[in-house]
Amino acid sequence: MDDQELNRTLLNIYQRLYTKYGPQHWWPAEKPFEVIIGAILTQSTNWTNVEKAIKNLKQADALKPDALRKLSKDKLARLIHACGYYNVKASKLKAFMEWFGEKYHDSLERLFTQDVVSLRQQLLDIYGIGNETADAIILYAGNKPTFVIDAYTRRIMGRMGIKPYKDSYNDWQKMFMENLPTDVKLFNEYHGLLVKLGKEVCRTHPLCHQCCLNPTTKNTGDVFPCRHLHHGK
DNA sequence: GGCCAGGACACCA
DNA sequence: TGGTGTCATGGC
Repeated sequence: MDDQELNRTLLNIYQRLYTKYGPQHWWPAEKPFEVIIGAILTQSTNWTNVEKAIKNLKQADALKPDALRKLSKDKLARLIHACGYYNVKASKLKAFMEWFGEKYHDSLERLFTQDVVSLRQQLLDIYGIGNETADAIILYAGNKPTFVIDAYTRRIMGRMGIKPYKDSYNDWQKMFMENLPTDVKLFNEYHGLLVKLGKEVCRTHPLCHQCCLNPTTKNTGDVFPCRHLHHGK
């Protein structure tokens, strides 16, 4: 597939998803600071469990940098217990808050008034923040253009036969960003839509042999091999 | 009762 | 650079 075809295909997939599902209003959190917390807590974890953890933090009036720093790690771990990996995640939240206070005095405005490349590198240097979490924070909390690659993205696109030569995070990200216009709203919706598709198809039709997410299904080359996705299109 | 979910990191070769 | 083990709950 040449570049032009890839451009068209990626946009085509986006347009089909948008037509079917509409705007996703991501990230599912009220404020940018909550987006950051959620991005860390949702690592390899169902979002419904993250919601429980965030609710606990709210009730403890601990959903802010200063309060999170003051909590002991054990106490923080207990508050976020429901979202799993609570010990490591407590350490990760702590690490971010220390850095955020020291370097940016808890100011999201200061944090996000810099270019994406520099911001991304700084985030990656923090313990517990890897590629996906960094990009989620930049895009959904900072409202800056970067494309988020997650397990759904790789699986869905992979099933459609669309994948970079090298199966690395950076190559996946490059594939999208070099073949789509640099547009925050587009990047925002695209990722939200891929997750929506991934969740819906997996949950509703886990064994469907025509489902593009079923690993036993042969890739037909169609954009949506799953027949369920053609309804209402 | 088993499987898996919007990862990241340490450790090893 | 790449593969594997670890961290853990809750929903289905």
